[in-house]
Amino acid sequence: MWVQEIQEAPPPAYDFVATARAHGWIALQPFTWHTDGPRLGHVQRLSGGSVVALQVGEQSGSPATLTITVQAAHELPADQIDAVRRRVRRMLRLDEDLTEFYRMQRSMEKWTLSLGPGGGRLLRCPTLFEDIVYTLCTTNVTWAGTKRMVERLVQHLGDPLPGRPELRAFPTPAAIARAGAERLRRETGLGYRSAYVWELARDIVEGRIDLGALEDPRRPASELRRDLLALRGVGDYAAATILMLLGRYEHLAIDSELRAAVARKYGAGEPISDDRIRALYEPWGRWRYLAAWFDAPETG
DNA sequence: TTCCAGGGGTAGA
DNA sequence: TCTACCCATGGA
Repeated sequence: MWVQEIQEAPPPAYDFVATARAHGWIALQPFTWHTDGPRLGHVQRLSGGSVVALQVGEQSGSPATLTITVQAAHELPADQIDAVRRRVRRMLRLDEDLTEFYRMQRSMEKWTLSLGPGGGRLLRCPTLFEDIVYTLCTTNVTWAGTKRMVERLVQHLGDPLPGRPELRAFPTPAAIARAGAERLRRETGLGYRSAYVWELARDIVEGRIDLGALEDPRRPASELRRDLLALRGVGDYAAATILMLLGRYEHLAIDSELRAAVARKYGAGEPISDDRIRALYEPWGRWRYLAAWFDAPETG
């Protein structure tokens, strides 16, 4: 097994642990979290086809650095090492600028967000495709169900790390498209979501959907939202969640978790309408999602 | 059994 | 735009 360490510089006041643990993605395969270190693990397939296992940890110091330990069956060429760097920067949002959000947080004195210095970044997958499939797997299902569906996707359709078949990457669009909707349904327990995931994968493979166009920072969020809602299986909640994963925080993802959290904090346990939830976070402008996420965090 | 989960599609008004 | 009904699956 070939192993190499890569150093990456996080932005100032970056909180590695808070970023990794900010939401549920860390509990979904092929992510792993190791309390020793601590280290964030992930297995992924690079565009060239190589499967790599990554471990990311933080070295204290000033400034702190992140160490990425890469394992692969064979030595990776320089361009693939660069691809690993870019993917880790995406996953950990190392290039996202939250200065304005932090400034707003300081000026909104009546709000008490559960947010430490350098927090506010929510873990992402190495690719938008994986983020979208994860999101589809959170709709109308318990969190245990989400974990089970994602685990089966990885175990049945993901490419293994050579020599370590227990370590598998998230399946590619091509692998899911090839499997077909029926096999997907049979083996993953995605139920009616199988058709949505399969159609997404097929349309990407056949060039009808270009996910890269959604990652264009020049495009307004309203336009991205319209494109996301055109994907079968993506409604208001999923579109807002995917926009968050794209670094766009304008829209609230109002789901049973947020409704319950807002009811606990502002309604003495009594339900609060979605319109009132929207009105509550309206003052946060283009940072609404983050304000809501860190204002009314999960209790579990 | 029934309900519902980090909802969404569709038909019909 | 709004509502009712349906959608697989599994745990409570």
